[in-house]
Amino acid sequence: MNITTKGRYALKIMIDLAQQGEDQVVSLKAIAQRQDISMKYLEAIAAILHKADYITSIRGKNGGYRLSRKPKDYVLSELLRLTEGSLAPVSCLESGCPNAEGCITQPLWAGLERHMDEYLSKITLQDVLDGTVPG
Amino acid sequence: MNITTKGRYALKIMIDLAQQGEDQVVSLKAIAQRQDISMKYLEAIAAILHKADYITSIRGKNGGYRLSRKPKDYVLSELLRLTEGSLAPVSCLESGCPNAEGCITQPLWAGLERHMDEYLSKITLQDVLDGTVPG
DNA sequence: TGAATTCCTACTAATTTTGTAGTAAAATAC
DNA sequence: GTATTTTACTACAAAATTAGTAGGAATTCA
Repeated sequence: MNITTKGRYALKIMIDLAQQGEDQVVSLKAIAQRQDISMKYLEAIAAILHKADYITSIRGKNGGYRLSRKPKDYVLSELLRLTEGSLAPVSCLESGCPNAEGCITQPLWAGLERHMDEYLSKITLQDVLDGTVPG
Repeated sequence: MNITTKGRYALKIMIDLAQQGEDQVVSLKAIAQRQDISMKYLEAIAAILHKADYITSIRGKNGGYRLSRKPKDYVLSELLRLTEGSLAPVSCLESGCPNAEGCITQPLWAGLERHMDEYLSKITLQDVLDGTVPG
């Protein structure tokens, strides 16, 4: 039951970008140094965020990234779903398990996923920045 | 973000034992056949359950396992914690991260774990058997 | 032109998950 | 008291996923 480094580092990228100033262009090199993460690995994660248009890239010298939206407009459930692939605690929830009907445990996993989603859907990047993550 | 087969198969063992009748002694061979899971793998998982006294073993011919308690006395959060090791979505919550104080994301992960725990603490094995898992 | 940076593809290493194999020990049935 | 069935234990192995590297092409700025 783990959020991988992919999801955690993605969040760190978003937080770092926000903290440097919303319209500031920040290079991965700078983020890698501040967060003490391999820059090459961050590249791969930034690619995911960029592809989904969560961050905007500026290529070339003095280039880097910045947030595409305001921090309050990023919802944690979506960010994690993007980087982790899914929030489903068991794969049968995702890929349409043929036995889903008769499966006695299915409601349990579905309920767990729903609860996680409900919690994470209430939290925005801004909340994380402010330290006002709801209990 | 996954519950592994270890946790899922452990639950299947518990469900199977309950369904065969509470005082019935059931061999892993029978469970393996019914649930279509390798018996050798089930052995390893049953060992965990046995060690924690979730199930009682009867060795020798006609031996097997049965539940140690009533189904309503098994709480899902505990069962999953036992087999999965932890419900913490990030390892820094478990092993006392030295940077926990200054970590801006810590409240998010802690909140997520608490929500998962709250949900799973309300559900017993009996609920799963009855199909009355709370929404 | 040179330096800094994103972008892209492929590869590799480490870790975890998911098992398997083999054998010992216990209990029962005969 | 022997054969059979079953759990208990230890060690190993295969597969999958996660995490990270390497190298270079394309882009932009100075």
